[in-house]
Amino acid sequence: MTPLPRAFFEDDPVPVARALLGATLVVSQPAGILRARIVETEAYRGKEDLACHAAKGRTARTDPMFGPPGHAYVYLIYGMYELLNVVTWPEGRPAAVLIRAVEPPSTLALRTDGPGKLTRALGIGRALNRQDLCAVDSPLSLWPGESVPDAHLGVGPRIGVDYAGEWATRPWRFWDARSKWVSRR
DNA sequence: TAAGTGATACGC
DNA sequence: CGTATCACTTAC
Repeated sequence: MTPLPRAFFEDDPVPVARALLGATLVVSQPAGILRARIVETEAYRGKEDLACHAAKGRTARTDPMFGPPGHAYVYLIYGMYELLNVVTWPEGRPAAVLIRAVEPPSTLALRTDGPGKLTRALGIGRALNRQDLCAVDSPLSLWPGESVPDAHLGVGPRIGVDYAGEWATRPWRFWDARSKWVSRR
């Protein structure tokens, strides 16, 4: 078994966001290893997409999105929450997939039904910004899982990006309709 | 429904 | 420099 290969992330962020549903996020902490199944994602697609941070251009914050695919883009929002993204599209072409919700490891009572909650629960922070997610020995990696069939796929507009005008209506949010861990709102 | 929280980006 | 804004969450 190997992590999802770099080629998986070189694609358009929209199909990658769809395909990431069901994949396993693996967090290797000093304390131990946590595995969580991804159940909700959102695609942020290039400089034209006004909801995408890359619309601001290449800055210190957005730089990871311009880098090689299969790496983490983690940033602080509202002074309190760290959000985890996976960089997609080839180097030089900015795009990312936001991980919005995961199913927590069944043995642990964790709240992972929101992008800020899951990073807090799993101990993911800015220290992991730019981390390669395709390496076997990475502290953070993505592995194949049981995918979500079309019959159980939820699709809708992205959350919290009303400022982006028409771009806010794009159906670039995906979720597993069977999961109780999808974020509310 | 609104406040909390601090890095970021941009204007002066 | 100052300050508006923000891919969220939780408690009124």
